[in-house]
Amino acid sequence: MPELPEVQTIITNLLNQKIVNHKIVGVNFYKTKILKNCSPKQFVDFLKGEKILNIERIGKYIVFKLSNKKQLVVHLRMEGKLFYESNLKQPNLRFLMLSIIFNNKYRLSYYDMRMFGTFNIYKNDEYLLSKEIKKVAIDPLNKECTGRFLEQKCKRINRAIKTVLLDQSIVSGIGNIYVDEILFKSKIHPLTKPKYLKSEQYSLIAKNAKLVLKDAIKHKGTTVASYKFDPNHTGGYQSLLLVHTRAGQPCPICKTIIKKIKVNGRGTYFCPNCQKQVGK
DNA sequence: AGTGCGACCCGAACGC
DNA sequence: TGCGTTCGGGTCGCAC
Repeated sequence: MPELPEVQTIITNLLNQKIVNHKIVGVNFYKTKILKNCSPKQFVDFLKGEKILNIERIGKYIVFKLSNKKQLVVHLRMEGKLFYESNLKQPNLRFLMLSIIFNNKYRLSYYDMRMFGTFNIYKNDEYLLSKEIKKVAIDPLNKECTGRFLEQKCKRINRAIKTVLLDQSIVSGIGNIYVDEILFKSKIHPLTKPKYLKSEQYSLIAKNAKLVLKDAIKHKGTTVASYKFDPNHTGGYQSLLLVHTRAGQPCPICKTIIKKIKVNGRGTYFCPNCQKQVGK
């Protein structure tokens, strides 16, 4: 699912396809459920005549920086896909929710099987004050995200460490796939309470979070189930996953069988031998 | 305030 | 084969 590496891959891919600096001439709507803070008419009026100047990432949010200081903030949730494609091509109407049409015969189409994604529009820099963006913490690629930073933020929280790392207001960008990988590499049981973790373990989490996410970006993310960043390409990280989706297979370190449990309702994979739980 | 959990949504995977 | 059921996943909002 789109976590930080997938979102970054999508942004890089759109920029590489030269999506910037084309005038928006209209929007085709197929389903409008994803528009959260405006009507379809307001959405078109807002975009028409503007250009995308740049695309940035805040946690898992995609921020389209438009002309006239406008922003379009998109969250893909689980299944959202953004494809920049020729407007001469017939769109696949299955799962298509809207297309933003440019004056160069290209369009930016949003596909979403689950219809969970969100689109919000903002004038000036008010998006930074919006409820959605305001709560997003720094992400692990930020050099300020150190073991000490994580320890300070986490140590008083009485939840499983996995749940804490998935909380976007503590640290952003990590989702259910990479959190399992980060905890495996750090040899920490996902149910461990933060108060039982030593400073060195927080440093390990910080180090491995950077490692895993950077490596995943390098491989253009993970393609699980239906997730693709581009209709013609798939991410390559799925073959590098050490524990996630590998229940029943031997641990790559010690050969113990990988176990699957639920942590706060989330499917969770770990090695019972490498990741022993301390405290309870 | 902190925490847990259902809701949102529906295709895919699973079970009978 | 075909039907019905369950699952999943990011985030919000409600209940405790």
